[in-house]
Amino acid sequence: MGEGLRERKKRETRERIADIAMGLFMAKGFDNVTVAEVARAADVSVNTVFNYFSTKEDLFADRQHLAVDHPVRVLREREPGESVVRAFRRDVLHAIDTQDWRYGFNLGTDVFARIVDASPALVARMREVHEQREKVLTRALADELGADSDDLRPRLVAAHILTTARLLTDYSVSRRLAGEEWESIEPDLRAQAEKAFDLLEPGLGDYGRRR
Amino acid sequence: MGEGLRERKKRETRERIADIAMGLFMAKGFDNVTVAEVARAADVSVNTVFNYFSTKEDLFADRQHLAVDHPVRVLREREPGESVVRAFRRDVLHAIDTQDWRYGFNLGTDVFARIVDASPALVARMREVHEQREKVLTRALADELGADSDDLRPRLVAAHILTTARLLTDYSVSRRLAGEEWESIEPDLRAQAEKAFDLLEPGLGDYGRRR
DNA sequence: CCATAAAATTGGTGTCACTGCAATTTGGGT
DNA sequence: ACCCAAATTGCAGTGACACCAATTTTATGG
Repeated sequence: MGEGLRERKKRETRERIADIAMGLFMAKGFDNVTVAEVARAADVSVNTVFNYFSTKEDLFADRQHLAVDHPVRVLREREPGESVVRAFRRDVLHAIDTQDWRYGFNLGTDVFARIVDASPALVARMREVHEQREKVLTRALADELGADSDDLRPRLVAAHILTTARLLTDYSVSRRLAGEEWESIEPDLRAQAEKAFDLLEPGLGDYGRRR
Repeated sequence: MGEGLRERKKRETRERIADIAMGLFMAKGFDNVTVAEVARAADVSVNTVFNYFSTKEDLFADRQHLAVDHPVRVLREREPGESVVRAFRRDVLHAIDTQDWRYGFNLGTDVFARIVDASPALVARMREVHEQREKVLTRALADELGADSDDLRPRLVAAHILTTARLLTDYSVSRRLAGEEWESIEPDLRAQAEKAFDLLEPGLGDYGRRR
């Protein structure tokens, strides 16, 4: 019932390829590594690489989809009496406290960012992930609040909240890339987050308040 | 002093390539047309195509960059006493009146949208254009209002306004694609625009008011 | 333990966007 | 007519990815 030999080998191969690829990307930059090179280093054929990862970008993104579902969880787990915007404000502040990687507040995000910034293909991929997040959250919002398909509010609320989160991430990352320590960034980041959500709350304040 | 033979031929060649390419894209879809095919149809070499357009997507986007600068103009030409958000509200409403192509409110936008939607490469390209718009408007805002580089407000305001515009475009386009007539969409679109900007105004209302 | 099905891996061949370069054509100024 | 610079071309790559036909591995029922 557990995991057969077959399943285990598959997982191992997949992980080996992803790990080796990531190592090469970090060492040489995404665009300077060919899939053939990854395959050779992982001791498999190019076809096998494409068997596990449908594009070269997937080789890098892999775990990124995990962050896509996070906003939906925040929405669903908001407290009674709490509006949607407030729930996200709380979550972002909490993410700052815990240096959550889903918002790019963790150590190592700068390395990640440097690689991404150096590759147009990866930049494009990140935009795609962001759009995906927006779509998923929009659906969840419309679902949760029973909006009909003509109502733009779920789309607007999702977009504005995620845009806010994205800009806060950018802010933190850019200061990280400038070589600053987290301790020096954190208080400003917190203040920026408060201000950013203050811009949203007067307009979206009551949206989706529970009960 | 006018335009020499050389310049004229260059312009003609460029236009011929772009026109023929667009014709092929409309007939067969972006992904089903190769650059070699475009070159053959335009009676030039593949290298010449790449001499004028640095990527295949540029062959399709070409005039898209004109829409990038529009928001900056709206910002700069806002009336005295008018806030930034109000200026954009006015511009969007005006664009609905005139079926402006820069917001995708014109006839023919549906054809354009159908081609784009069918091609991942073009969808990615449109995302890029949107981000470009955001960057340009952000710079203009920061510039105009003398914000220091640490101030997130220009970024937030630019992003929220352009997001709003984008969703209104999507709304209009999706109903177009469903086969509806403009006359039946227009009043709803206008109402949606009012509501969308109503969400923004309480928070961003006074930002950048003149004088 | 073995035959055999099913899945994983491979090699090969091809397409297409795009690059770099060297050779050639063409328009403009003298 | 002559020369330079820009425009155009051909040619030879490279790298991501698709498609397909072997071939190897693992799982399974007898």
